[in-house]
Amino acid sequence: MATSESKAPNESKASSNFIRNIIEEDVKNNKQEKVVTRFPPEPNGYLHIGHARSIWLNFGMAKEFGGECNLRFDDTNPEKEDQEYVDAIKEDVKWLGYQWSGEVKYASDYFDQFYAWALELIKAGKAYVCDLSAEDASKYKGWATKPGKESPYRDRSVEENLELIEKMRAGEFDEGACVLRAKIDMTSPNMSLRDPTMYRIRKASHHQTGDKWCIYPNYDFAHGQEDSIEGVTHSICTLEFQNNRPLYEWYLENLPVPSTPHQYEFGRLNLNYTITSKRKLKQLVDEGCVNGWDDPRMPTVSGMRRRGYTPESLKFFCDMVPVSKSNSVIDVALLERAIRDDLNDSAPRAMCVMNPLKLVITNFAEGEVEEMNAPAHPSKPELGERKLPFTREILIDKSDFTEDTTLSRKKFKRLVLGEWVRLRGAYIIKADEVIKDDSGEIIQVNASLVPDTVGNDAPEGIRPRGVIHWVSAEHGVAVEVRLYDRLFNHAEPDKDEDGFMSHVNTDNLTVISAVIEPTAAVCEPESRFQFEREGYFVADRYDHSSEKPVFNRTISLRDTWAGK
RNA sequence: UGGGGUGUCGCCAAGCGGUAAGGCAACAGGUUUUGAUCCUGUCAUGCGUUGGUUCAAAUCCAGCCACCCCAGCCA
Repeated sequence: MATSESKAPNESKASSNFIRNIIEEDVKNNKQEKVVTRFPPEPNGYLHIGHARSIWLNFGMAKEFGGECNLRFDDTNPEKEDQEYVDAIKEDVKWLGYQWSGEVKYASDYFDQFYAWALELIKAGKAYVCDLSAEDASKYKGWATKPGKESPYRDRSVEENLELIEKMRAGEFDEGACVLRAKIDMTSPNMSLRDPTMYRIRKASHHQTGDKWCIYPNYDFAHGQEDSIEGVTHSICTLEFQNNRPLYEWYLENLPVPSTPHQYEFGRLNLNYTITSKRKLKQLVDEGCVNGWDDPRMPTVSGMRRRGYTPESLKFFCDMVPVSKSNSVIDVALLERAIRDDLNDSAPRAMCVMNPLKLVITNFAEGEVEEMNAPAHPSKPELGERKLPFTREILIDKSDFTEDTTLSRKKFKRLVLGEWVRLRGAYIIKADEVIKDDSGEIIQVNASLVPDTVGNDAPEGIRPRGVIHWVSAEHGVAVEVRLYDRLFNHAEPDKDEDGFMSHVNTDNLTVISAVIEPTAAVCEPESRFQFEREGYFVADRYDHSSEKPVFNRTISLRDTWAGK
């Protein structure tokens, strides 16, 4: 009998994760009936790669421990939010492959409850309406090393406070006239405990509640209660909320909430050569640096989708990045690794010539078509085969031919005048002659094929320098190919004093007209391919059609030779 | 000069007193009808720094240094 001690082969390959350790411990100690998490975006922009990681963490942990994860919009600031973002976020979460528990939830679902709780705090003498202007309130707050002063309105009677909050709610005051504050400690070394704001007046229409309210709770007076109402057990957020945790707990302790969630903070994801800030991404959109939030150059979930990233690759990327408490900058190479890994495995192959050069096979009859069979994937026969029409005139890439016969075999593994090369999936050919135009540019290469070399090794004495891709000049289909490059040419664009906008890579998109093998042109939008020897490409989600094919380059193939 | 955090290989990161995991990157080989993939190997006498405790310290103690967050009626 095998020992039960033998190592578990299905052990998760996921990286270390201190959050998982905490949950694991809680589950072991039966701290809760069921693990409940939540992903709580504010609908004020599109989700980016950093959110994808938070989604992965929250939904992933819930799933791993047999629990549930809510999608809850933290919609406490109507001025910055919009239904467009709500819709986009829902779509992104679904596309990533996650299913939230029950209906989508909103902080605004609980506004009535929050108001009732606010009244209770007032009755308990723990909250008051403060008439200080924003500017004065800031002065009273003090500074890090200097304790704050108590507001002159701090000791209003319960009755007066009750009357004032009702008037606030009824819209009798202008925006900014007053706020409701929690009465905690103006001398606390933790700034967030110096009588924090609970409600402020905003006479704006809300995307969910319309004009029902003109006072809105702020983040701190909403988040913990939302978590509690929903029975969230582990409330996972980013590092900058560490200072808010005592306040989060204060509200839970001073309100008759139905459950006690706990907040845990982890380091937000940063990627080099990338920006992960909704505000800054919005600026790129607003200033026309890109064509919208879902532009393929954007690190948004929808942008990456359009670029050709798969949900699997994003999850694989998250698996590779450990969850920790430090502010770290992850190398984009890790992301690129993730998408290449997924697509190498799943994407069917095709040949596409980016910079066509005519090549005539002089010993192949004009008008004749020989149909070659090539596997859709070199190591996955189950993906089937494709037909490649071979004709007298074909197209190869300009960069795959040279007249320079002095280049070593190691340095140039392509077609050299007077030498042989293998045409992928077809014959070995020899370049015999070069034809140039008046300006001296090569416009045609004449070559001869070596008979009987399709699917067979090269005969004695013939050593092809390498393998190049090709497309029949007659059957190839013209396609628009969009070659994307990184959006920023600075590793940490927003850490530089010149500001991130000055580091936008102006050469981040090249649109070319290429020629692709016929069968690959006929495909659905979002079909993914590896164009052999070039990279991974996706049929554009919006612009592609079989009649007018458009492909986006997701990522080039790894090129260990480029440095020469 | 307050409080809350973090400092281990180029980028991440495990480690929790017993003599530095792993991933990515890089480099060197091998296989290859994709210069891809895949495979193999190399890559911290060192853990911000200075002292201390100990037979033994990245791990414990003390001091110092660096970086991040907090002064929204943003989240």
